[in-house]
Amino acid sequence: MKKKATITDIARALNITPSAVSKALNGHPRISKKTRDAVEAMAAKLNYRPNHLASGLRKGQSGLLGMLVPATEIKAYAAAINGAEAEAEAAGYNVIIAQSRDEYQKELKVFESMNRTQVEGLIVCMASTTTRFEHFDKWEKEGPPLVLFDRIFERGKRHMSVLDDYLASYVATEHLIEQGCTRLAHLSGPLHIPTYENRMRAFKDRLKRYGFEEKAEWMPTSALTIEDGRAFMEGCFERGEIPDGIFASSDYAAFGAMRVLQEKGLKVPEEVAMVGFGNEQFGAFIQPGLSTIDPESEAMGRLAARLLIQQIRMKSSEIPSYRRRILKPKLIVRESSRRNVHT
Amino acid sequence: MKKKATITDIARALNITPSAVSKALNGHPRISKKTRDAVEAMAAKLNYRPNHLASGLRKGQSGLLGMLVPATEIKAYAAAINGAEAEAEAAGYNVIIAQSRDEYQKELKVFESMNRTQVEGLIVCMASTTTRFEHFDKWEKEGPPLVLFDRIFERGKRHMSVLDDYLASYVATEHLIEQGCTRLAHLSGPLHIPTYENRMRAFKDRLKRYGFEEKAEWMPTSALTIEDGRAFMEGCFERGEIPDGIFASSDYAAFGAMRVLQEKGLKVPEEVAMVGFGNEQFGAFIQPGLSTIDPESEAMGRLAARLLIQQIRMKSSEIPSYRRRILKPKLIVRESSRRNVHT
DNA sequence: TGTTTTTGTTCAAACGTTTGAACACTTTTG
DNA sequence: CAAAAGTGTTCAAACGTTTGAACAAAAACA
Repeated sequence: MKKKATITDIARALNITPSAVSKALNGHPRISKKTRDAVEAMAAKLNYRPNHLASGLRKGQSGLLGMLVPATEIKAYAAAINGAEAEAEAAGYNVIIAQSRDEYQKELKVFESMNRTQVEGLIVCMASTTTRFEHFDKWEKEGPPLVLFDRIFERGKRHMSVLDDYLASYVATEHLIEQGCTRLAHLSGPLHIPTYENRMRAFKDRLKRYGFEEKAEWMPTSALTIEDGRAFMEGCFERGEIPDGIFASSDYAAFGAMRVLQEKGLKVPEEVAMVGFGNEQFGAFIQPGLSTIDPESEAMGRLAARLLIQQIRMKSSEIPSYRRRILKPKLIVRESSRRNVHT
Repeated sequence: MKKKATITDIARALNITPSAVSKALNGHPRISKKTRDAVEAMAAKLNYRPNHLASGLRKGQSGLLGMLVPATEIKAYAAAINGAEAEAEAAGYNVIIAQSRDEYQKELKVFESMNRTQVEGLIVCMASTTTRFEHFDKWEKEGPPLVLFDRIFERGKRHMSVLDDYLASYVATEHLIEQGCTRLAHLSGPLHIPTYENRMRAFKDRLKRYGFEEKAEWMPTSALTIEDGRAFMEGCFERGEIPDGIFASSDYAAFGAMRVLQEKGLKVPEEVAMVGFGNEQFGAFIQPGLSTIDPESEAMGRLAARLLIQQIRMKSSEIPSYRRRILKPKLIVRESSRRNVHT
């Protein structure tokens, strides 16, 4: 591991000043083609690599974006990371990933650490347990730009990239109704997160529109794990009331419920139709294949990054009035909800 | 977005020099408790955050580790990232993730970009298409420490963290044999990667040990996608020769093969037993549940990071003779290979 | 009391780069 | 031909922090 070549080394070798080298390398208009070529040749020869720390310090930018997600192994977030990374790379940024594991405390720590690391912007999907928002306010006052994605909160106007959750739920519910379902259930996440609140609202609106019954026991909120899905379904059997269509706000919960149905000998989709949310990988592998909403996460990550970079570039040019990017969800119909095959 | 407080601001407010502040903050022994307390109080009051770029520049370290994986959505790599990140965080490092998408060209570009970003070390799982290693040699000559994980190559001695692939394959094959299989197939990846070569070797060794036949058509190499698994199985049906036990080096390939078997009406595991590799999420969801090898990826990532950080800390203290960490695989038996339920 | 040791702080340089101002020279313009 | 404009380079300061050397004052020793 030798010491790296610096701009000064190049300058010395060419008998010019470091600043000339810097300008040549950065395409300053006043540098002659001759020296520019010479510098480039020498840079290649010495295997020069610019020192990001130094230039970052001087220019007051780190070239780093932070991204906070609940967990990287969840497909939607992995995809969002990919999207954001692609966008960031194109703009010359690197992305630092951190996970909150859906814990508020961990989220706070990540904010701290990101601040220290001098990221130039932060992309955040808040933890499901986050109900206080002081750290966002504080960040907004002192920190670089911040963009929310996926899960958001409405207090204050912020830049964000989200799915049209109302529409997603609308589409999923309509789909179930089209398949002939009339006794509908919706498994929801915590309603303080607008994401889930919007989905619930659309669900209820559809029921009302068609005059279907709205049963509280069929609209439980939970963390939407497999176990939560199982528990819901078992509860239904205990009470002896089984819905004929279920829209779960997570593929995991849908899967849990579906397995219980199968264990009890009910047929999916004939007796109960199911739609999940998230387009998790396993949904295509299980039987019956799980219908689901694809949240277009990659696009979401991409847009979040784009929004963030725009904001960074704007510098301090006035309060850049918040923007949101709203994505259209995509319904993926598989066997778990396809009834009228012959129409 | 106000200007951040610097060490100099603290100094001015306290009427001391910046260097005193720096020393106080870093616990220099010669600083009095009184000023240390005052500095800390003022730092908190001004909401001071150290500038990593500046200290990094001065100390010649960026506090950044690079990690290159084929793809983040593959469970094994997501887990490895988690492991590495946890270890890195404990040591005060941040991790920059990059993906090669299993493309050699992309891998080269990532090496470039990591070098530029001044990472202090690099953790790499090479792309499956990488067959030239000059960039590794070059990095080793000029760059900071590098640790390989998962996929490795044997040229030259390097620090690495890997699974004991021979043992993994040994265990999987023995398991199939225990279940009564005698006509065994193994779906392998490209054999120039030692990972797959080792698994193949163990597989063949087992066959030899038990005197089972070794059929070339039953040991194909491929990219191990679902389609590859399907293609293999369909080939078997065309030739009219069906193995009674299959060990695939990927859960995806195993799944593809299994679906064809089910479509043709063969029972898994009764007629054909199956073991996959990777412990992908879907394996626990499909029916029958897919037996698999858990590669202990999180531990692998953790160890890789630990190895790397050790090496960084060692500085230039002599050629630190390479080390490897070899992990024991874990066989997860699910229904796809469990035959003698009554023993 | 004078000398040595210890303690707490300041000084100054350095890390590698960028950038506006300054300068010298050449070319264009009136 | 003098003034103005343009070109190519150097100068010097700056970004925020760290760190060994230097220094002054206080404490310990003789």
